[in-house]
Amino acid sequence: MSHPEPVVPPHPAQDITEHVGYRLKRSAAALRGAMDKALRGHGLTVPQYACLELLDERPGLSNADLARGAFVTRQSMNVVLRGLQDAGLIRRPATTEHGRALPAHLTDEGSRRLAGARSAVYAIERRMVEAIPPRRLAALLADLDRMADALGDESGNDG
Amino acid sequence: MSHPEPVVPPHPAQDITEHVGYRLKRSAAALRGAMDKALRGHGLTVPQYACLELLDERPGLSNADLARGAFVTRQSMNVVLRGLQDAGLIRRPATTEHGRALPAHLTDEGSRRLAGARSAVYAIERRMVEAIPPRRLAALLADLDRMADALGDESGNDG
DNA sequence: CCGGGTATGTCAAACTTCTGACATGTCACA
DNA sequence: TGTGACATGTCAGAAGTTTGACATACCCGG
Repeated sequence: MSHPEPVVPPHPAQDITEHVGYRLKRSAAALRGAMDKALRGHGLTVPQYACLELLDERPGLSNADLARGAFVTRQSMNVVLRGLQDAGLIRRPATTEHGRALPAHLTDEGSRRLAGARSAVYAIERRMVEAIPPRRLAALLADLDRMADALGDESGNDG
Repeated sequence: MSHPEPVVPPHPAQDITEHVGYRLKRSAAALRGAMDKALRGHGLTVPQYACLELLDERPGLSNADLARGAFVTRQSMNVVLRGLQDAGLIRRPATTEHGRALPAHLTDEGSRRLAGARSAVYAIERRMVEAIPPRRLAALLADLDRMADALGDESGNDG
């Protein structure tokens, strides 16, 4: 009747909210919500902002590169890129000489918009960081990374 | 030309991947991907599983309660509930005496499906937990919670 | 008794993202 | 040379999620 294996929990927990997965989801949802709200005033969505930020740091990334960096599929990122391109925030060559990847770059307008949005996003990040003991920040970053690595990190994206 | 405010970052970082927000997103994406894959074999989506888990712990939760617990809108959860109801995994009264909220309950079949899916999800959670030093687990959970609280946690859901 | 305020369930439309598929381009290697 | 493996960009359709709106139902204070 009952399951043969006793279903041993990953760690002692009174209820679901004690699970790492639940907390992770909660924090990520809170972050997403805060960013959505903050970016709306700048006329950007979260994936759009992520895309601009990536391109600012490493100009010339391809659609596939950006998709990996933003944890979405190539197809989704392609939609985002078209939007940014139509808005004049990035530019992409129509063709390329060597491969198939089209390197994207921020336009001046894109840089300006990013600068404005960045301060809003950084304010959010600062709120998060200030909420945790400074001594634990490095460990937190490391543990988040370890967890992602442990799950393969292929993110299930693309196929 | 350049921005008047120097845009002070929340904490020293060489590149974007050092930011808490990025790591959080990465871990959450990895978890989501792993759960998606694991649950597919059980014929459940992540929101469906979350819903069943919540109902197992606290039978009688309403659609709105479940939406809050799963960090989605009422409307999204409503779709999920209909799916689970059609699949015979939960039941909900058509009407109620006192309020407007309709209390949902797992069916026997729902409990069975949950038990099966749970072991798959717990295996994922165990992989995550085992990737971090045991001594830091409690601190990690606390810090994730602190961050969510710091962002208001209203998640931006509903309106 | 009645009013605003709040919470809930639900409908409809728009948007976002994913799955599946295909053509193109490069590279390693026989 | 050419062939298989792999990565990229893109199209089309499906699925999931959100925004916006509305009616209903309780609660509290006048």
